[in-house]
Amino acid sequence: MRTTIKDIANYTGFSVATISLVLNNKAEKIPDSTKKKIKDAAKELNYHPNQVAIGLVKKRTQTIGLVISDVSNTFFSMLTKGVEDTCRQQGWNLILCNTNDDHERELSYIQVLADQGADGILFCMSKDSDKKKTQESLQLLKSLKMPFIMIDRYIENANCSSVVVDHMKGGYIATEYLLESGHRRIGCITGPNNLEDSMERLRGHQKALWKYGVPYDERLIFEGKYDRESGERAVKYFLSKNITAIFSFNDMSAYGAYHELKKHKIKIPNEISLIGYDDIFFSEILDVPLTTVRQPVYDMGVAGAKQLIEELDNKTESYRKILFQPKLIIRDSVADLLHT
Amino acid sequence: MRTTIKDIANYTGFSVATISLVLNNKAEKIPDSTKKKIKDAAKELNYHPNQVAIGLVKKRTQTIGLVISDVSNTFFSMLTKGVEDTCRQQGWNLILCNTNDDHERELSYIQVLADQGADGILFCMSKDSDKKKTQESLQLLKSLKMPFIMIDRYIENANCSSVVVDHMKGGYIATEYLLESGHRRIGCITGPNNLEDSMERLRGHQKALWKYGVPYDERLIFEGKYDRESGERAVKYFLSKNITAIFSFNDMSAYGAYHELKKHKIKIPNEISLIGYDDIFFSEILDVPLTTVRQPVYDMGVAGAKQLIEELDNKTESYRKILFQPKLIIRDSVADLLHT
DNA sequence: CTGTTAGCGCTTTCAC
DNA sequence: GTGAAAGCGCTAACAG
Repeated sequence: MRTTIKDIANYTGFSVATISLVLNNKAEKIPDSTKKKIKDAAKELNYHPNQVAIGLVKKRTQTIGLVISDVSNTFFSMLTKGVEDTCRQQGWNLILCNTNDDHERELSYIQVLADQGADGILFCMSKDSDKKKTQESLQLLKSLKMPFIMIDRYIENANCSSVVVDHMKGGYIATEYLLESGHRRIGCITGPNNLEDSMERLRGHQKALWKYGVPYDERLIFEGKYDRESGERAVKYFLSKNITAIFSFNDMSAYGAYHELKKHKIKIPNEISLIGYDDIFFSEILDVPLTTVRQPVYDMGVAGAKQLIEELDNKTESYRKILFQPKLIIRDSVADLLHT
Repeated sequence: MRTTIKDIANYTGFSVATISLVLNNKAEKIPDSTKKKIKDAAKELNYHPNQVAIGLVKKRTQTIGLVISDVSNTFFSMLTKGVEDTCRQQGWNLILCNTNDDHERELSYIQVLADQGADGILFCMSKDSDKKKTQESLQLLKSLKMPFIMIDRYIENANCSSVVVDHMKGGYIATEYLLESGHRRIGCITGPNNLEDSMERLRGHQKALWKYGVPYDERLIFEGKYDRESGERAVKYFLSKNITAIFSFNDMSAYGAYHELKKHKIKIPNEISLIGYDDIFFSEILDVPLTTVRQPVYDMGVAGAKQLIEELDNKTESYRKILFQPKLIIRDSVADLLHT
């Protein structure tokens, strides 16, 4: 058996209360001599407090849950890394929950985390959540009085902090770069239209077009699904549209586009330029390294974890919206039409 | 406040003991009528047992810890996915621990998991663990009486199950394929020499050479570090060695080699063939899709989690060595010297 | 200065 | 059939 506080009590002759006090540094009126005795005994007996017992009395487990759709997805694994590093550093534990974008599973995880005594949740809402599902999750969280932070999604009046990236800005800078390079007919491969982040990128795209006096042409917008397959389909669709550049709303669909272009012997960037979004590490390795918009995912994980821990520690009720700026990473997949 | 068993007692008029019995289906002599009343009340009051309290009395938290070096590494994120899916399915919780290959952190995590009441650990020992460090970790696990399973590493007499892949076989089939394709001078980019899995692949390589009567030439072996940079260095080293193929002991270093070859305008596979190991999803996307040896990583996670849970449930002491077979994934990076 | 006591929410034994 | 009571390992009033 592990040593308990009782063992120390027996060993030293003091009561468990005294032991508890000195081991938690709450013993102001206790002489250093007995403090020392107790601490020595604790070390000698290799005492490690049972966190389950502490959790029960304090109603605090120093544990947070991370609810994401899929760790094996680069975005989430980077995020998870940031979260885990931060938790670890601050002495918190991390329970990992993969929803596979299944709303039911999401709800069930929230409940499980509450039952396990998690103190808070870092929450990446599943992609298929419409208004109703979103409200359901929010409602459950609220009824459980579970503190949480939304990652990669902002909801008005949700009574929580959120960490998001400025996707409008991202859409804007990517498009601006294309425009500055002389491109005028730009095909977009968006994400699913029900995703706010995709819509934001599109708004940024439109804003840039507008600023440069380029008319917005709906026929140049292809609704993708953030995967390779839709990137391929998009290229086929664009073939007849006389474009000089493609802005893919994530790197994955950019890879699909990349391949399809190669397949049609279309040179990147000479014949068609390509710009992505995410900056997955592979983008750098492609034969034509991909110019893309980087999201500081790891840092978002760190920020989310820090904020949640702070809210938990201070019981503060001041919710923040932590905004990250995307950054254009210029590599070789965009041709400069003006200066060549 | 959440409803407790007491609330149900008050609400129904029965005692907490009775409530507990029927809710845990241990109420043999209790009439269906009161069972029903209690179950209904539980539902009505939305009762969810406090797992922390249960953990304290049962000394069981239905939680396992996963100790890996880095979730953001594809290998581990796939593994984690397999583990998480399995835990979830069996009603277990997963605490994630990233050691960043730091031995001290590894030890500290083991202790933390024990303190948190984790019931068992899925353990991927950090890459820098020499004999002494390995023994230290094993010793700690043992002194904590913490059941565990080793992933991706087998240790004789370790008193635990392990799930590993047959790396010798992997090294063998990759080399055999190269040999069957007519290659005779094959450069190897290994992993660090202190890693057993790299040494195993090398042994497999040697075995294949031997079987085909090709002499083993030490000058064709380059010790890499499983990263891109060492893949690049390896190619520079091989430039003067008159080889027709490179066997890279992981995909990452294969990418490095790939790039360096491109840089030197060496055509893959026409001038030099390249074969990798791992089958990271990106290998398929390369301009010259990479022929490689696939490890069933997700399945390994599933198997590890299943085995651990089973050992935990049955308190069985029969340790198993679960061996996975690697598989050759033939794509376009190896030229057939014989039939062209 | 230190010990006694109650209690966190639950399970389990034993008695009625 | 059901309830009282003890106890899991710990914290935190409160006494003294």
